[in-house]
Amino acid sequence: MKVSKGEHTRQEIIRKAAPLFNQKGYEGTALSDLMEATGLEKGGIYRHFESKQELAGEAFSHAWKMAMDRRFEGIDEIPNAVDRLQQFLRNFRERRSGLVAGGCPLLNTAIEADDGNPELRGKARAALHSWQDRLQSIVEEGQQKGEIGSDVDAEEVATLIITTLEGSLMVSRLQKKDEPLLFACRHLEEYLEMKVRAGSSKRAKRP
Amino acid sequence: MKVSKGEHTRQEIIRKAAPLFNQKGYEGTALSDLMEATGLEKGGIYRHFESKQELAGEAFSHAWKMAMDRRFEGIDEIPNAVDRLQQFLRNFRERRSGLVAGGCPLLNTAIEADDGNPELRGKARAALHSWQDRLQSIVEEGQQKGEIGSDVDAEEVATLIITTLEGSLMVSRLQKKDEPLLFACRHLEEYLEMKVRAGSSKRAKRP
DNA sequence: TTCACCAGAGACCGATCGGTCGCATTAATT
DNA sequence: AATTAATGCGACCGATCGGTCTCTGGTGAA
Repeated sequence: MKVSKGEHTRQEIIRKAAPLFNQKGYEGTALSDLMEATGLEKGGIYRHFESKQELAGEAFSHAWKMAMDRRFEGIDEIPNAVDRLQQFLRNFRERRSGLVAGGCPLLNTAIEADDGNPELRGKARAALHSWQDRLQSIVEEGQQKGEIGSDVDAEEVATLIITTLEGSLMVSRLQKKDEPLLFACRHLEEYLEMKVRAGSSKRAKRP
Repeated sequence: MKVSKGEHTRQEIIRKAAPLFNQKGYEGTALSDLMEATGLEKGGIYRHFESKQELAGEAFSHAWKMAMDRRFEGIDEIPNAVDRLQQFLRNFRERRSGLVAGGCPLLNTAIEADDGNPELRGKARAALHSWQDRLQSIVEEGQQKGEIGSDVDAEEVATLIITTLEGSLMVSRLQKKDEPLLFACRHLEEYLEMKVRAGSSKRAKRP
């Protein structure tokens, strides 16, 4: 083995802590919960993290990485930019196994931290920014290759995809049914074909 | 005056507590916060509520009522169903003054409660359901009057509006800028005209 | 004006919070 | 094998948590 025992334990703690923070939130997760989940005593945890805050931050990063990896799985191999976005949508709604339990970490963290906890808030902002950047890059690349109309606003497309998916995720989780997410994905698919893909019929001409 | 002093105090407590719960969440709001905000001692608060839980429930109901009233302002006077939905969108993005601070109560409560706190979760579900019902009724009424195409799925339209708006609200609050909400509203406006309003060009015909 | 009742204060409660630290044990280094 | 460094335990800390209870001052009906 190449990693020290301590480092291995640290990663284990993060792995076990992530679903707790993602489900119960930062405030809602007590050290006693973390102790139970990890099987460690308080001292064993604090050996590896300065504070609950730091652990929560690492847990968020872990959960977010899992989600992003899954959502962008198999994207790079697809040549056409619009097809890549379509695959992203499919991933988002279908590839949900292996994720950290508790729903989208960005959604959870953004809502809890947006009126306090600047540390977690910063992490959520960075996560959102990286996600948006990645989608926006796909659009811009598609525009350079002529696969996407040059009149399309790349930032707007990226933002619209993110907001629509996240909103539907919130409702789907609250109602415990998949329809809202399904509606959102279908709607976005059609939007991509009609308004984004180059040579599409574009908007109905009204002044 | 017609309400007893006690009832008046109770309503004052709810009014003062609502923004706290909406901003800091249920777990994040301590009784000491509520004492400071209301100027009452602990006993003065517990005289009117059985538990923090009950107060949080009342605070949510209050915040939600404020939001719904504002969002549906001036809707009934508009004859055409699609125009009514358009007005709703305008209200959603413009009429934000006078609301309980901390963003959409439904969004905040749904996220915090969806993995625990069944009491608040139930309230959030009911709130979402009432909102969805109201939008769906507008669509269905529009279909009966022939203002909206009969091939439109009323539930889908209502759900799409809600999820798109809520998602953009989350992102707008995290980024502290209005563009995401603006994008979402513009997008929905166009969607209503193109896909919902009767006699519109409808979808581009692809197999 | 009396008097029953309502409203609020604030001391008090046990539980739990996040966090610290000295110590024994275990792993890594030589 | 000997020594050092890394690791985890768990008692302990003060602060704060949500909640209770008794007592008192004020309110409002008779």
